[in-house]
Amino acid sequence: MRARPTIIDVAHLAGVSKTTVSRVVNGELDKVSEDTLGKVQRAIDSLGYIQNTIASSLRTDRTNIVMLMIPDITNPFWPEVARGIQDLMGREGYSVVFANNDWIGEHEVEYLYTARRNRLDGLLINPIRVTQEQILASQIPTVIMGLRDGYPDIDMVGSDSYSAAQKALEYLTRLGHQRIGLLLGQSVYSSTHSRLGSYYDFLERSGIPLDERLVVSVTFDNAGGVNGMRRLLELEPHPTAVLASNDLIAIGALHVAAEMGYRIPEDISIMGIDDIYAASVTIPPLTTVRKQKYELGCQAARLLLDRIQSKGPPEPQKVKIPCQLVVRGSTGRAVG
Amino acid sequence: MRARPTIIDVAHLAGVSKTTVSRVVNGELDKVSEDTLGKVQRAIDSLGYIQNTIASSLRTDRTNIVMLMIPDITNPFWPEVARGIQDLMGREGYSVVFANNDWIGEHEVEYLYTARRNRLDGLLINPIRVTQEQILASQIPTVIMGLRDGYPDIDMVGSDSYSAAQKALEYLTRLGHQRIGLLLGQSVYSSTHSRLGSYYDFLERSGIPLDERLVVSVTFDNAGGVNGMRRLLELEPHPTAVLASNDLIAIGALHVAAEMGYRIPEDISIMGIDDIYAASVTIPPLTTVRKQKYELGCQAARLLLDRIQSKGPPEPQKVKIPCQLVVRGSTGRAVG
DNA sequence: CTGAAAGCGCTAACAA
DNA sequence: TTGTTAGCGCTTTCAG
Repeated sequence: MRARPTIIDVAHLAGVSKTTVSRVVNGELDKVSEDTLGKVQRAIDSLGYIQNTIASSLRTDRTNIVMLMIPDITNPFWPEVARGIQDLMGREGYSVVFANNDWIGEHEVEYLYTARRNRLDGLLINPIRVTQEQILASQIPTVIMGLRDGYPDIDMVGSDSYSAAQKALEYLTRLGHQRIGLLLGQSVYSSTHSRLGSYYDFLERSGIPLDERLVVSVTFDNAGGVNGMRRLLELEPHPTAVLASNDLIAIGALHVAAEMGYRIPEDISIMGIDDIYAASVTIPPLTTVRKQKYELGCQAARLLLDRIQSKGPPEPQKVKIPCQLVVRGSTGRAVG
Repeated sequence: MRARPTIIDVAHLAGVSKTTVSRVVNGELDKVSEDTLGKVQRAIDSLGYIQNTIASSLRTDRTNIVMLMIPDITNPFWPEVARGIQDLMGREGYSVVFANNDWIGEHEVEYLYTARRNRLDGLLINPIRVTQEQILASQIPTVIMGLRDGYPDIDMVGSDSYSAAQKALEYLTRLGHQRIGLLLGQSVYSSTHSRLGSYYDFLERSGIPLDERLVVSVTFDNAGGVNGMRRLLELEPHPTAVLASNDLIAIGALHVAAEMGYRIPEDISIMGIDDIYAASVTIPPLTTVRKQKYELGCQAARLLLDRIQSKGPPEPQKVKIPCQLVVRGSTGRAVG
């Protein structure tokens, strides 16, 4: 099997210099005459030459690859975000490497290191524990996905979780609910303060007294919803409505409630946040607040591209993506 | 901001040659004395040196990056497969670039080209239209995911869709069903023959006469299920059970049926294939045949690693992963 | 418009 | 055990 042809082979065959071939390959056509262009292209075709981007990366210090680092692609929230990112980045000639950190801080640092070793051009990250300092030290153009404190100097884009929760709570009170349980997703290094803050703020504004027992910390998955909902239903009186930090939790809650014989929404209303696909197929289908996942990915990619190409203002961008209330069957008027 | 230190800077500081540093960085510790090892490591730490894998790739002709090419990461089947792949490849030091071809043959070829330009070390692909010749010509070690004809010389791993369908049909006939509708997922360049063949074979073996109208070609998504199910329910008499090519289709079917007032499974049984997460949260939850998605990813990665590292036999491997019947609530005894 | 020459940072013979 | 040397394939001044 013959070795792959290089730029030199092409140059020889076309009777020109490497430089000229390089110009053709990189589309710098203003610097090449029609004539030589033709010769070079014919040589490329006949040899089946393919540019070696490794070599070119070594010279240019650009790889045209970025990293997407998230907790787990298996969480149904992320694939759509990833699509948004890939569609935009792909259009600009970038490939994207995926990294799952599984909520483990050490993995985060390791992947960051991988990104540096491979001289990746950019990083899109939903951070767990990595600090702004670590990110800045890595020298990699970065966009934080998800609204977080602690990264004032880095571009950031996220769904407006605070107002998502507000929308949910407003909607539930409009239905007459006063005792609203909160299944609060919590990771080890959690920062879901905005949702918790949102809850407190809302109660205060609405003049509803706070009952601490209505707030239950749970894991971000189905099991979290199951366990949390059990605890809420032990309360006397139990909440007439429950808001979960995400749809996975809400669906878990939905199922325990149904199993325990509660009718939904007649006996108890349940809401999620995110609007993943599964939320639309439960029975009753889940009322939720939609996060624009694809859009989130696009915006993140846009910010990253601007940063990589040094377009846009030098100061860090912060973009907040609005959420929409999606009313389905799991919520109804408060009983009594 | 200072330029990144190179292997030469480390060599100077440690008072050794580049070669020695290279050996340390690459863990060839048997070729380095304790003493120099210490010196080099101290130099590396104090300079904050990070290996430039681009440069090393240029020399070694290995990138430690592979490509995963699938139709769409947004299809809930794939994230789990991807996890299996990433977990295994990651452990061996490989990163993985994702590519979505959106069922478009041209994209497939473009991504293949990208993989070559970037000198990726391997390719994991669920092929749409790309031929064995094109893949072999690319010189990239490849594993086909999904059982297909037309790639006799390439490693392949897939769920045993044929027997998955057999299991489903057997189960349904055991419940007394004789008129079984088939919602057959079909892409433009489709190759779901195995599932169709499985259906014909089964009818023949069971002595059930074939009614062509019971086989409906649909797209691989929710909408496919919706449209296909409408057609099946127009039949007189309509089927007492319906098997769909995947869960997305089945869930679509489930919803139309429910909307049209059919009780499930009392009036009609519905089954899917795959066992995606959403299948477990519908009401009734979907009876299905589970494909071991994570396992599939692991096996694919294993084959690719063996191929890359030239372990294992030179002849192409073909591995078939068994499926399991998962009985849930959407199926019941045939009426009448 | 074209080309010569100098590297990018690293690894792999080959010597010592 | 260590170092010398010669590139890997490409881009980028700089001169013509």
